[in-house]
Amino acid sequence: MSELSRRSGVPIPTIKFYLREGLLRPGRATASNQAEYEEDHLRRLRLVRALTTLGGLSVAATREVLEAVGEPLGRYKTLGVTHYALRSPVTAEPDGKDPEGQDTADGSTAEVERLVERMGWTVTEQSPLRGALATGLRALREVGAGYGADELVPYAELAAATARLDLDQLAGIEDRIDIAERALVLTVLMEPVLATLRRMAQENEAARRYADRDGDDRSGDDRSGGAGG
Amino acid sequence: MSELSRRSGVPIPTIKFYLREGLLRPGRATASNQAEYEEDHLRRLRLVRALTTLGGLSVAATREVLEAVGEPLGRYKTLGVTHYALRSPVTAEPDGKDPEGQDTADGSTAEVERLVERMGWTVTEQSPLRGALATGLRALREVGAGYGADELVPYAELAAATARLDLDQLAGIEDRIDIAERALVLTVLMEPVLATLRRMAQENEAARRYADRDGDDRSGDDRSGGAGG
DNA sequence: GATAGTGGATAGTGTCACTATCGCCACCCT
DNA sequence: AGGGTGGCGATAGTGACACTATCCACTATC
Repeated sequence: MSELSRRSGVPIPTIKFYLREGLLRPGRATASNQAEYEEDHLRRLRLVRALTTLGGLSVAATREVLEAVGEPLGRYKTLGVTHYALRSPVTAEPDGKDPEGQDTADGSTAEVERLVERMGWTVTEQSPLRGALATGLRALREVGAGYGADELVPYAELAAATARLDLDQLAGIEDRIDIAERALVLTVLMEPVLATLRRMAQENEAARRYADRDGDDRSGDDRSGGAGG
Repeated sequence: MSELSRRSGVPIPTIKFYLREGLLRPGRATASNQAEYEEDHLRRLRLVRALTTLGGLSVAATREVLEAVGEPLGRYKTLGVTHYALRSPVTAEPDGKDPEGQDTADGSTAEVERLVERMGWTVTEQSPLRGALATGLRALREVGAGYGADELVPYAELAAATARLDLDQLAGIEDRIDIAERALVLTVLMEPVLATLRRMAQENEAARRYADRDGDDRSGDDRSGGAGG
């Protein structure tokens, strides 16, 4: 265990915690107080750390999703199960109670419906993604940045292109467990990476469009240093 | 205050909490125990809720980023300040200590460098995004899904296209505070939406490619119901 | 003048990820 | 053989965090 801790950089008590929580299988016991951990354990431990720290999953979500990944299903179902077990980035609330008596209630779900139809996407009726998207759209609308299906289509097309890249990554793999694990990694760990890429691209695009005339509206209070820091 | 609570759906003690934490400006006091809250307060409160619940920001991060947004800068600097104040999705660690004596140390930062150069992006040297991206790539490599600059280029191009859409949203706005707030909303709240769109597109793409022959490798233990959970 | 409800302060609650400690017992070395 | 070393398992604790409950003084309103 000390070797596992040393090689992973995870403190021993934390490893014990993960064992207790069922995120790690116990090692092969060589004695009543001695156990051997294989290379698999190291891989798994690193995966757990990546999912919790980077992916921001709770330990409960991590356990769930790792259990789901253990099941050898096809590529299609694996993704579905993964998405269901993740149930983030937004906890789906099925569009119920609105604080004010406004009509904000089911406008979002309808918009989601319309978008899915317009894109010609195959998304199961029970998929938690529908609710998650609706929640996100509702929040955007509440802060005055409402998006309808029309405005979302370009974004959805880019998402589709991204998804094609993702699925290409899974194409070469044959073993179903490996597929599942890779799908999980792709879905969860690529998300912050993609978000960061988007932010970088935003900075670049803003520089390209506005850097020269940064003080266009009202000048006077500009700081030095550009976008950094 | 009770009206503010009623209209926003946020309980009064929580509003008090936000006031105490400086996320909300106090209302205009009409008496020693009475205050009036304008429409602005409602907007702000909704924004805070959206950032914390959907965007997953801590109240400290929310306060920071809202303070930054209060400064009337240009579009370019506004985005930079926003990104700096966010400092998520990944806390940047500048690539130091590796658990094992491996060469994993600075490979990621070099890869980031290469990608930025290859894309021709303008990203300031001090931008926290560089570190964040490096951290993400390192995590991916640690779980056996290493990406180099070459593999990332297609993703980066899609991110660039997304960023162009984003910046188009800001084009029409003139007031600098509004720009800042909109930029914040775009960056933070669109992230879960885009992530959800990507997952939806993944499900669709997986269905398109694999749904018919879901039991291709080894059949037998397939559940009914497809991808929905 | 009774009631309701606000503002402000203090302290408490629940959750969550992680960690310190303790007794036990195998292993190793002499 | 026997004692030191140190891993193992379980229990309980720590600290951070986001709220939330309670209390009190006071004022607007009925």
